[in-house]
Amino acid sequence: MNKSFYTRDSLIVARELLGKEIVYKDKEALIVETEAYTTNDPGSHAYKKRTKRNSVMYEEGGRLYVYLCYGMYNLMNIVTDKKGVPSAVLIRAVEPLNFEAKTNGPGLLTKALGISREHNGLEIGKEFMIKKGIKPRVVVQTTRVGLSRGSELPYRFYIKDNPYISRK
DNA sequence: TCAATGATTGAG
DNA sequence: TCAATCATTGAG
Repeated sequence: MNKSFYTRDSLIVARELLGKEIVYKDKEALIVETEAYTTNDPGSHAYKKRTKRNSVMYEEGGRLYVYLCYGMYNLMNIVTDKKGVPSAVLIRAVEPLNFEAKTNGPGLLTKALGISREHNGLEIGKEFMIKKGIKPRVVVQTTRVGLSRGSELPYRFYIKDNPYISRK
């Protein structure tokens, strides 16, 4: 993907990431579910202020933001928008193409791909790449999952009827 | 320092 | 419905 793909509003990027192909080392997977996190979003890590953890969200789009949640799961985000604008897109689920693994949840897909906090801030386009994949038939936009604040915002996108989307 | 908590998951 | 489990955060 071109760098200008990432430097747009996270809602647009979240929508357009669906159906794209992740290539990391020898693994390939299609993105089937995403969530957008924007400025002035009560559910975003960067809602209140900049901290050591969320500082990569303030960088220019086209990087990874990875952090540990609940003490056991690495969640992977793609940083979006221009430098100084804290926003990102959480990758919630992918469809594995050339391997077998459970990937129907944000903590599971990072485990399956081998993504961890060491990848925080990594530039997309080297070891970790995103390529043009398929064109999703039907995209659903709905409310987000698992948040205590800001859960009412319809910032979640997924490919309709895909068996790999999260949430039971 | 220290206690609270969370963009989750799998088991009961 | 609940516990596992720990980096990050904000208060003391």
